Amino acid sequence: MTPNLDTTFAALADPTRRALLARLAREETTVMELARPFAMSQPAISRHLKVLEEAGLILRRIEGTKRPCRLAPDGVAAIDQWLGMLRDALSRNYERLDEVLAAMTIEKGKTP
Amino acid sequence: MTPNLDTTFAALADPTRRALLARLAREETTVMELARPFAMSQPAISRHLKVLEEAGLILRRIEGTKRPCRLAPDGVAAIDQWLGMLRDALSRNYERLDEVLAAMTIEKGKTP
DNA sequence: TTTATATATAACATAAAGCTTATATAACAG
DNA sequence: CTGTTATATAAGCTTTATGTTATATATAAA
Repeated sequence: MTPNLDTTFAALADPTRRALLARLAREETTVMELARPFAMSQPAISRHLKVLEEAGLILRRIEGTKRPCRLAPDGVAAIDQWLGMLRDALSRNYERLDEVLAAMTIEKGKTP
Repeated sequence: MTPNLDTTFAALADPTRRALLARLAREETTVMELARPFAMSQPAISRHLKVLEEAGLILRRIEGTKRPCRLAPDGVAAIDQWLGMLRDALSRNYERLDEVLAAMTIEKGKTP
């Protein structure tokens, strides 16, 4: 399952799914354990987990009748790579602003 | 407009909106210019821009009848902060894996 | 003032997301 | 084999997203 940016960002847009990830950030956890704290049916949680898996954000093992889930690095990596483009552009803008302010300071001899 | 994680991740989940951001990463651009390359009506683009603005991903000036858009840092910052939690957890997992592999190597006297 | 340009908003159609309950599957326990 | 536990899938409902066309608004230009 190659994560694609649409799926990965969409997966992270849901608060339940972010809460599931936050729980998994602590430790590997089974579906029932993950579901317990939520006021939501087990099928709903299973669906959320499927979305997270397709987004490359979690992995699942098979252990008897249980499916323990843990974090996967792929989704975050994909997102980070894409965000890099925005970060670079933003820092270039910031540098440009710095230059403008510096120029103003020199020209007018006062702190903006 | 304080960006919230739901809105910001959802904003980034759409390929048209990511393309708009990629364009804005290059330079400040007006709505019509942004719309031109897309096989999509101008109102649709205006809507996408509104979503990006509410997500804290862009800012707009008023310049006569034009509304030039540029990147904003807030959305990316919010996302980066949240992703930090996942990154930390993933790197902890990675370290733990390293330990396991190291232990195996010592115990069995062979490279895994 | 009249007309054109840049953008936003409204009304509507369609598709996708997310939830629920009911049911299927598969391993485990007795 | 039979009942139970853990999870997945299906069917159906409701809400939200995204697109379209038509229209409003506001500045600019003639």
